[in-house]
Parts: sequence; structure tokens; C-alpha cells
Amino acid sequence: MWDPMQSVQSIDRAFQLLGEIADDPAGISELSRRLDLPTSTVARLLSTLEGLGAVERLDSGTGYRIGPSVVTMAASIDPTQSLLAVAQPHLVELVEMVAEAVGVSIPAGYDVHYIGQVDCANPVQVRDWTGVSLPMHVVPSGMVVLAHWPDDAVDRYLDRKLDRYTARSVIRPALIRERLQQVREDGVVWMEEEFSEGINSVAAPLFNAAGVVAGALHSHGPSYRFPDDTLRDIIGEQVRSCAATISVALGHTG
Amino acid sequence: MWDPMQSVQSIDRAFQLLGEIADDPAGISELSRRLDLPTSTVARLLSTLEGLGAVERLDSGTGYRIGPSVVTMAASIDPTQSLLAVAQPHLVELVEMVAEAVGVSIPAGYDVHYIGQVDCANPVQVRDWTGVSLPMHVVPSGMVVLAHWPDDAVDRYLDRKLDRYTARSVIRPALIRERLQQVREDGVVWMEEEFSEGINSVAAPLFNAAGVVAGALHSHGPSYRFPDDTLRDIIGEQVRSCAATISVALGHTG
DNA sequence: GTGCCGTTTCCCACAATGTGGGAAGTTCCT
DNA sequence: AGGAACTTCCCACATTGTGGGAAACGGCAC
Repeated sequence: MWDPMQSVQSIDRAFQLLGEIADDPAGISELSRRLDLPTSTVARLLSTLEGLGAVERLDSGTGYRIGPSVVTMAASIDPTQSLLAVAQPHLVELVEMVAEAVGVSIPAGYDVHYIGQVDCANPVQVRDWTGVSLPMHVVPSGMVVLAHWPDDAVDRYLDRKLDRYTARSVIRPALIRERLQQVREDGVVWMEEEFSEGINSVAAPLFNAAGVVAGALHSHGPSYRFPDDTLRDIIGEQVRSCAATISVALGHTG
Repeated sequence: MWDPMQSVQSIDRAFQLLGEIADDPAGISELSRRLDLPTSTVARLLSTLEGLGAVERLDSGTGYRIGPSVVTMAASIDPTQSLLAVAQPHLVELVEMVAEAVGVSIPAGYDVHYIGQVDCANPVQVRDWTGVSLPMHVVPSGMVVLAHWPDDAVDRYLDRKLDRYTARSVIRPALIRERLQQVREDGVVWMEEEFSEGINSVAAPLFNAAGVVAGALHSHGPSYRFPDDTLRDIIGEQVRSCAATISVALGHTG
């Protein structure tokens, strides 16, 4: 255990309990076994949490689950913020692994909107795109979102005039469709200098509890060093699996 | 405050803090003032919560907001359960006020599906409808949902053959439309023996954080005693305001 | 620069507070 | 009945959280 300052034991344990319950509802004695705490202690903590509405008894009588006050508190932060809030800790982990900037974006109409980014230590880095929106077909974040839209929505998207951003931008509907299919298979997609010369980028989709795409996780860097040829697949896989982890944290199952 | 067993002070305070922060993000000293606790205590509690991911610092540097772990825990309970979980405590309050059964339902296709109910003490009561689905136009819970659907969705609903359940069921589209308008104005609606003879019912809409109808709150009882003529408006108002409270707890604003 | 706010962080002596062993009370099996 | 789960309760102990106050920031005005 680190201690950034001090840590209050009972609160620590209370959240261990909450985490365990969120994962899988259970009764006092089972929790005491799982967390290796005395039953009386677990009983006391749970009873406190119950009084606070943080947990509540299952209808089945025995066992507890997360209660309304947690849901209410969670609702207090707006939906897009909540995506960011959940993703944040994972972003910093990913940055350390891929050593390039990573960020998250959400669909906004026919664009993806960048809502957050964590930069790498390297002094040479691509600018922070937080706050800007870009058409889906020129960035991988957009492609992964598009790839999980219903067919008719994709039809409508491709049925408009599609802007070209660089010489390498793909704007032919048929080619884009092929690519979307590939994205669905791979779960991750690389795009190189299709939006801006000198920038390469990789992205994977984020799913929420309802199972629909809530946004995308991406990493991007200067094309002269990113991705390192030998690491390309590894980085792609890291982004994919990090996105999956975030999805689970958002309540996505399966 | 009751104490069913014992209550752990630090956890109690930690949740006071979380509640306060959810309401309105703030820094250590402001919170210490608002809750009338020593700053050092607040600092220690917040630092613990921060370590647990239950709160996180605002980008602005000073101040805290609800953190990712709360969102993750909240996501652990499925969306319809969460509606119920949030509503539950309010239901029992409302039961005491109106002295008849109250329940909540969610839209499911062209039906409303009853997901939970709290009964009153009276030995004579209407059966528990939990688990059953009914067409929207014969129950007030359905009407309030319908009333907040987009126009074209309402068109499609009314464009089908509408079943009659009792002699008093209203099934003429034009009349239903008028009523929906009235519901939007009043925020609450009574229906008397339109679904089942001998049962009267009143309902108000529940809105979620995204501002869309997430379900309905209703109260119903035997028509010989419910509603008492002199209390009709009062009960309606209680249901309406209770629904509004639940909506706020779900994150609805404005 | 210097001095003054309002913060947040740290320290430390004290005892109030949370702890956990174990016993008594449940409920549900066989 | 008997037993095996569980949950609730009790109580002596010292670990743990507490809060006063001092020190370290950081911003702003002069």
C-alpha cells in the first residue's frame, strides 16, 4: 500500500466491499472470506453502507448489492464526463505502454468529438486535439464508431459528400465499407496520414452498458517514429485490450 | 438517524463528503465549512477517497468531483435495476403519504412493463402487477410515457389497432391525442377503470439524465376508496412531485 | 521584490473510535 | 431433532482515526 498522505482503513475496506459487491453481490460471510476480514467487521461496515444507501439487501434476503445512493452520485457527473472519468486512469496506463499520446472521443452527429487526451513525455508530440470534432471517415476513432453503427446509419453517412483531408484520405464509399468490415473483425484500426500529414493514429471502440459504441480510444504520434514497425501489432493489441477494459468499467459485458 | 446496528463514523463522513461533492464540486476548506468538520479531517478523508478513485481533482487544480470508481460501481447494476434502486426509497415514502400501493414501470416497445411495487398496509389492495406488461393507452403509466415521446413515434403507436379493456377504455386516436396534450400540461394523469373495473390509478413521468422518459411512477387502488374526492388533487400533486424527485436522483436537471 | 490572504499539507499527542474474538440468535436444510 | 450454514450482538482492548495547530504553498495586490 502506498500512502499519498494517509489512508483511512475503514473507508478503504468499505470500498473494497463495494467493489467486490459490484463485481458480484454476496452476503456477509462470503465477503468476509473473499476479502479475508472478520465477519463482525464486514457486518458492521455493510450495515453502515446500508444505512447510507450505498448498498441494499437483495430481495432474496441474503446478500447485498450496490444501492441507489451510488447510482445517484454517479449520475451527478454528466454522461460525457463520466466516460472520461472512467477512462482517465486507463489512459495514463496506456500512455506508459505505447509512449505516445492517447485520447478518447465520442460520436457527435457525423463527427467524432475529442473529449480528453493524455500526453507522453516526449518533447516532440502532436498537438492536443481535445475539443475539436472531425469527420468519422478520416480518423480511426471515427471509423471504429462507424463500424458499429447500424447499416442504415452507415448508408446515410456515406451518402453525403465526403471531404478529403490529405492525398491519402479514403473517400470512396465502397472502400470505406470494406474497411469497416475489417475493423469489425480486428477490433482495432490503424490510419496513416489520412487526416493530417505527419500523423499516424490507431483506435479501438468503447462500448457502454447498453452494448452500443459510446466512443473510441486512440493513440497517435508523429509518423516518423510511430508506429515502430516491430511494435505495430503489439501497440494495436494494447489499444484494443485497453479499450475493452474501459468498456467493462462502463458496464459492458460479453 | 437510526442505527440498525452500528455506524462507522469515518464512512458516514466519507459519504457526506461524496454527497456534497456530487451536488457541487468543491475544495477541502469549503467542504470543511459546509459540513462543519475540521479541515485536516476533510483532507484525510478526501485523500483516502482520491486514492480509491472515488473522487478526483478538478482540472482547475482546486476542488474535487466524483471519480471513476463510483461510476464503475454504479454501472454494475443494470439500467432497469438502477431505476428501481434509485426509486425504491422514494416509493416507500410515497406509500405512507397516499396510503395506496405505488409502483414504477418502464417503456418496453408499445407496452409499459411494471418493474416494482410497494404495497400499502390496507388488507384490501389491488394485486401486484410487477412483471406484467400493458398497452400504454389503457394505463396512466403508459400515457405519461407516450406523452413525452416524439410525435412520429406517437403517430406510429396510434396507427395500430388499439385494444379496449373495459367499457371506459378510450381508444379513439383523436381523443388520446387530446389527453396526451393535457398530460404534458399537468405532469400527472388520473385514469379510472379504463384498464380494469374497480381500479383507479394515477401516474407521473420519470426522466433520466439524458432528459428522456425512463419510466413512470404510479399509485393505484380500489375505485371505491381511491381517490378520496377531497384528496384527489393532493394525491396527484404528491405523485407528480415524488416523480420529479426521483428524476433528479436519476440525474435529470431542469 | 515583500507581505498578505486563502488554500492545502503535514505533524503529533490523545482517546475516541473502530476492531475482532467469540457467543447467542437466526433460518434452512436433512 | 440435530446440524450447518448464516447473521446479529456484546464487550475489553489498543489500533486507528481524530483535530488542533504549525508549516508550506500559490496567487494577488501593492
